[in-house]
Amino acid sequence: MFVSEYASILHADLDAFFASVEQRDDPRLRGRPVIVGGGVVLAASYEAKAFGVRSAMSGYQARRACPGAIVVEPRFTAYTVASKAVFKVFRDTTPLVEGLSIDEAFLDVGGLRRVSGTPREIAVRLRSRVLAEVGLRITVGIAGTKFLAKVASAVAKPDGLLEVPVGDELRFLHPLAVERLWGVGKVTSARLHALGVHTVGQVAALDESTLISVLGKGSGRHLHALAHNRDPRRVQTGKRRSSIGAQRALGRRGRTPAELDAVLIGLVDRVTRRMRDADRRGRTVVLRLRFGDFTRAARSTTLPRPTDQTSAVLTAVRELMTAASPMVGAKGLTLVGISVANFADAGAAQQLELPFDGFSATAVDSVLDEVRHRFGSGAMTRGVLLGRDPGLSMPMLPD
DNA sequence: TCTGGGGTCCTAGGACCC
DNA sequence: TCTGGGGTCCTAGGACCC
Repeated sequence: MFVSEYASILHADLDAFFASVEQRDDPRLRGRPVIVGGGVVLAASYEAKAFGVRSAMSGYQARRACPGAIVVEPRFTAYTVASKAVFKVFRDTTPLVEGLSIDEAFLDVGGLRRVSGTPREIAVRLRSRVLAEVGLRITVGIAGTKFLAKVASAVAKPDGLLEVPVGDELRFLHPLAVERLWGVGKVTSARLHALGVHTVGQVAALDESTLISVLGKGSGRHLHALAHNRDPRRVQTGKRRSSIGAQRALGRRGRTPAELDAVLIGLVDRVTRRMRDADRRGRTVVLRLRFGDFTRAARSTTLPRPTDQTSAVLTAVRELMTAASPMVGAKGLTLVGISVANFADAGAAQQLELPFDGFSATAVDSVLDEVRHRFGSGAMTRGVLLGRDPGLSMPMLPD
């Protein structure tokens, strides 16, 4: 395991992003509770959060919690423009930027000490630049791992800066509620509470096998590692999204087949246009449905060849919709979405050359360790051994 | 009185192949 | 009459995130 001698990963997270853009652009909204999105809360300003308004809450609940709130329609174009400006400041700070969503990113500033100063100094400058150049407040967490940097920024919000020094990690982490762990949502936290587990420290005290038996292999391992602050993932640049989609809520009234088809055409057109703009072609077409009782279903099909053509995707979507029509007729459709995935350029190999001195279990392990370290534990590896004899090469399968 | 619009990752079963 | 082991790809569903 590689351990940095100092914490050098930044997690930068814009505060109440959509709501802050609205307050920035309309002085009348400043200092007042603002809710973005009417049906469901997409974002709430901190003034609204003080009343208990949270994102993903229904608009009705939000207005009841905070009757004085100003509700504004989202302006996605403005958010995209603001996000691009902020990411430009990120990339100006370090080339090692990994975007997580429209409003947050990891920055690895480990190699910049001589040029730019300590991670804390860099973070202070980053925060003031984003405020001065884009007009938005940003919170930064600093730690030795991505996971902990993200936890630190969540704890420091809003408008904060928090560094977890190397050596202090578990002291910081263990008193926190389990909900702070990345990947612990409603279901997982309920399962943990049923075991009497409420803090990260209590998770850390459990055997990995116990966690796996309660949560399954994937999340069990994941949580066990995080509770001990084991997170070998490096900041990864150049990640590309693996699907492109669009969806549309239909309200409660039923739609005629012609209206529904018009919605589908609009969605397919939007998605394929975005695919062509991004120069991506995919094979798997997914139709997502949500019904009157709020249950969901997804139907997918995989085409023989990758495409970005409206007509090809639309044909597939129409077939999926026809096959799903009995379900739709029975339960009433309230949301429809489509997405395209399985891109032709996905899974492209990333190349990494490592010294390999003598064939031994230790040598193989150290190579695999380094691969996991670079690309994350989920990476499938296929390696080629290049010896002094150019004819000697063999596949190394799999991680 | 209800419920956006994007995404990611994991699991499980079945078809199919060597 | 009996019957392995390993793999890929696809579909469907679910948890989670912002």
